[in-house]
Amino acid sequence: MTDKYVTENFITQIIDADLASGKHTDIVTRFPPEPNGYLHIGHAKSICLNFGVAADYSGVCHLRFDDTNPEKESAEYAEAIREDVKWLGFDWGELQHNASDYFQQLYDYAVELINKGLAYVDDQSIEEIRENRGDFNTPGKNSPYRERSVEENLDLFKRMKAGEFDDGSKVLRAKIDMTSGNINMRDPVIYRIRRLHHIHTGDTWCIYPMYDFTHGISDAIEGITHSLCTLEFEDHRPLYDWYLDNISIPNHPQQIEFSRLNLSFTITSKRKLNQLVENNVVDGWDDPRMSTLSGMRRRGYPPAAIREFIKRVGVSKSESVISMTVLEDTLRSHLNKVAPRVMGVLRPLKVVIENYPEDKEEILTGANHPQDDSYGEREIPFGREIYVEQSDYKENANRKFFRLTEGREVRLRHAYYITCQKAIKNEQGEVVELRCTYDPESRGGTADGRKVKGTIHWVSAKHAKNIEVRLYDRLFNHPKPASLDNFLDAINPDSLTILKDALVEPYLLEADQDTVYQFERNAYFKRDKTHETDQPVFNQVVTMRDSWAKLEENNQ
RNA sequence: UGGGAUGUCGCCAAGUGGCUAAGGCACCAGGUUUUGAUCCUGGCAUUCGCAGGUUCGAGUCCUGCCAUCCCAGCCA
Repeated sequence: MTDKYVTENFITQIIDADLASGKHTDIVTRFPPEPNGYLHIGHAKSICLNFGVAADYSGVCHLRFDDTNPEKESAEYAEAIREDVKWLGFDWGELQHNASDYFQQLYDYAVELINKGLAYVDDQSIEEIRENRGDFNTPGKNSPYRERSVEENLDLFKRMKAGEFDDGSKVLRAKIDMTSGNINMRDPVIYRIRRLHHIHTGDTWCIYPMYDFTHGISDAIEGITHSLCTLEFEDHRPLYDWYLDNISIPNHPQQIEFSRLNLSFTITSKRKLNQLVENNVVDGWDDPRMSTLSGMRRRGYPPAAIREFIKRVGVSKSESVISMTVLEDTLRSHLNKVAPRVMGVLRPLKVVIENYPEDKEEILTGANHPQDDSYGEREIPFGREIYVEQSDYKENANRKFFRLTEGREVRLRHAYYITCQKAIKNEQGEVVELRCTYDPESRGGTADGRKVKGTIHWVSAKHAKNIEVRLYDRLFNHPKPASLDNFLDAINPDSLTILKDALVEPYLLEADQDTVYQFERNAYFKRDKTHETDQPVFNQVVTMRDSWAKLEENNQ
């Protein structure tokens, strides 16, 4: 229906009003990550919102690296972030900025505040500042250095910049109100001294501006109209406004806060994701089970599906946990439309068709998409020995089981009807082979009016290709792992299943390796990036809906 | 205990005082089907955190209460 990125929400209503009133004629937003880690699904919400709103209103969205704390930032992270945003399908064009691009202007605005008597250099130690800030119930105490003269402050601040003082020995603070109920307003720090190499400015600066001071001014410099951020910054808005109201800058962007995206059974905290990597719980930042965008990319989640997911979830101010089923459904409905079909047997069970000639082979054809002829068809080799899924045979099956059991006839997809005659077991009593017969008249899967309820997938023993398949389940057993004392206790030990004996029709390896395929009746799969061995590896993107499994479960 | 915010179906989320409280996911019941997939049909909140009040009329306004989240970095 609509091709918009964002559905109507309280933010678009504000924008509509601003456009209607003439406050703005063009919309400018920004996505402002700090380059100190990898992006995850939570960031996808911010990216889709900021870039999406801009696109929907024919405006622009800047990519701005909030690089004011050299301690944790790296160029590698910045590059990874750019890659993820691009992969998600957004383009900032020429509009890439760094907060550090504005260091000189920021410094000048700080001087302006000093000149207005609204900022002062504080010599208190970090402990003293903390102590004098007070707490929720206790108003703060003014710093003994709060009433320094403008001249002295100017001189001291200049010397801070010149590197005359040790790291941490002085800070520049805004002179606001040490008794404010909003602790952010109790004379917040504007500049701190840090002798660290910066990814963009190198060693030019030894003083670095704080987030609150930098962010609003950067927004204003870039002409941002709506500065969208998450709920935890609500308390910072008065400060954001204070800075802009007290310096001579014409623009005053509006900060609007929305709730973060939380996904059930997953974690989206940089620190915790890092623990998963450090403790080798996962394969790395791009492990297909990770909530990182790089993990989802490797897993095979199409970016269009992630965009659709974010759109479905909506934007509001209430704290929420989106259930995983919403993501899965979005993935499935997208993939159902675009994924070519193929047959792959994950856990093979050999079938010998006794009445099929020993030396005969046939090339059958199958549609690549049941609802879309434009996907064409492919050739599928068939022979006397095939493999079917182990779960498609059951020893003492009731009438509801539409698959193989002795005496029952099923349809081989795109091929013949076969009837199971006998199951052969090994010494342990496990079924290792099925003896079947086929109906030569049923080629193509159609025969007379016989009612064959089941259709199963298969692969020719002689022609099948062996691949490794990795099945994924949720990484955590708990819907809100982050709420636990130790989220590592909720790790699902069975989140990864590796199947090395999977067999697929040869077509899969001849076709495009970058697309997601549906292994009919199984799941969607995408080739993994690894080429460690000769054996191709495929990651399970998401399973198919399985009402049979649900039925069985409900009967227990 | 101070400041800021949020509470509409199991999970999201429309609703901006006036016909029977959108929609999606989940769930349930049917139908179609060469994927037990897809698709289609139907069901699923006498009620909007609770209690009062204003009004001809309230999820929407007022008052009080309750619950949850965020804030005491020289992090962002």
